[in-house]
Amino acid sequence: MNTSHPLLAKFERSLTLTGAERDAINVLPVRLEVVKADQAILREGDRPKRSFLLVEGLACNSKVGPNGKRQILAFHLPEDMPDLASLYLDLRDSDTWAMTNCTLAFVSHRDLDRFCDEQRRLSKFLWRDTLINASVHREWTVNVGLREGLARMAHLFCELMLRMRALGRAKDGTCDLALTQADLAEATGLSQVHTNRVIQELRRLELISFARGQLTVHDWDGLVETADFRADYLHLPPVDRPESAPGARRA
Amino acid sequence: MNTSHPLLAKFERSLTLTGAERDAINVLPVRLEVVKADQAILREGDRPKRSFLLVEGLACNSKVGPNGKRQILAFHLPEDMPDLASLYLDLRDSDTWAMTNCTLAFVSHRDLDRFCDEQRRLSKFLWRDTLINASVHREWTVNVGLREGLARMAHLFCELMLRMRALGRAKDGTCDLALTQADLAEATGLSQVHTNRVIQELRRLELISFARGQLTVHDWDGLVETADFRADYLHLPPVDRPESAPGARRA
DNA sequence: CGAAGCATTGAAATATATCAACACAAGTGG
DNA sequence: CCACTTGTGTTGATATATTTCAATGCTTCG
Repeated sequence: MNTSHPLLAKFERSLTLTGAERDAINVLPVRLEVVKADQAILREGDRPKRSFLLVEGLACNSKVGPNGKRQILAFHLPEDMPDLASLYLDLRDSDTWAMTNCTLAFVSHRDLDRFCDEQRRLSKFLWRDTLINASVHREWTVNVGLREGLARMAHLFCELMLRMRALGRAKDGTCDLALTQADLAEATGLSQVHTNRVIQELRRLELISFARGQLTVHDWDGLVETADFRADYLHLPPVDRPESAPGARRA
Repeated sequence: MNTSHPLLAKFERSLTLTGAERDAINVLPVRLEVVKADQAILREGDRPKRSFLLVEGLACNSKVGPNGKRQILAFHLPEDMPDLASLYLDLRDSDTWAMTNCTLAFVSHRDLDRFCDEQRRLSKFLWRDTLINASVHREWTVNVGLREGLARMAHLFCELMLRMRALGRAKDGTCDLALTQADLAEATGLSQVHTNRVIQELRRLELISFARGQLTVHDWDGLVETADFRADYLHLPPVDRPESAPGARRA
């Protein structure tokens, strides 16, 4: 088969690779596996001996609280490595779930560790990736900590749209997002009912549409404003076209 | 002067260093600086060219939200490196404040980068440090996202006590913590008034004392229970004495 | 001593949760 | 292809945790 190495796409989205680097990546043994929607990929307490890249699908990181409720801590899109942390942190401290059918590319820690020793530039890029993860976590804490419901949900939509866009998976302010309102509730720390009402309000304000696993942003500037959104924390690679705002602007 | 290298203490708390490693650390140029209480050490938007180790004092990481309110995202205790992320992430995405007078040991990114290339084991340890940071962020999101006020505050006290203890800075369930109730409010996402009431409740339950910058845990097990606290996320080094619980147990 | 920072209190306002029912869509098996 | 079941979205009414406002008391410190 002609399929290129899954890690190649990830690196090449941000870096221009040397021949040696490309070779080193291609030589890294990977094992593709498929996980069905709503299955756990990793559990709190696990001690994985390999990390994986999300090749295709939507996953999330979560923890369960006292009342048995679940808090979603991050959404993982293709080209993310949700469990890179386990490379140097033995014990898993949260769960990882497949929200849709997911294709994963596993790399053993042994191989990955050696890879990092030998490919210093790429190693630093991976380290940086985990740092961005932490940055997103910080912003999420701000989100649940001090934004009210409407802004909180708007903020989440901003983040997801921008990340999907960076992956080339958003067209004209629309992208596929196989999330239910219950999922969004768990990500924002709002109740399911309140989530519903907040989304209705966002629709009423003509900022977004969200239905049947599809998100459309009608008024990016308006959404950004109600969300108090600043994209810095995502540390996204600079966009090709000059304006940084995707989708339509306000009339 | 006879003072040893500030980084030495950090590494040696968790690792047994080889002679070469110790030499490499000792050779790493550091610059000590002092920052007064309530001064900003770093600001969102900064592009630092050096990282620092907190030698002495109490600092925090924070962001300001829409309403101008501040969310504290992490407390930093001695031996922490609050800004290690800037080594591979140019743009600072949050503020760092000195909460007390702080002594900082700065290392230039240039030196630190080379150090990481040459000292692979220590580099991985530093990477791991940033991963633990991310883990703490996740738990904080859970804290504000789905624990109610009382549990939330209790959880914060558990974390701080355990971390102070790991540094050998807690005796008999008591440690110095120069935090005001306003600080705690900003860390938990509660209002100042509610924070006050929650702390009173924790006192009434005879779980803790907290006054004049000093925290005492009277009933560790009780505090852990009301906090729904599990220490895994801190990834603390294994404790010397068998029982992991500090302070007095319930009667 | 006075001033400033910090802790505490009470009362009223509000954002959000909870409960319970219903509508609607999608997928399944007969 | 229909009847059925299940998951998802929606609504209304009520309950509650938490916020806000405003005032007061207590420390600490210069």
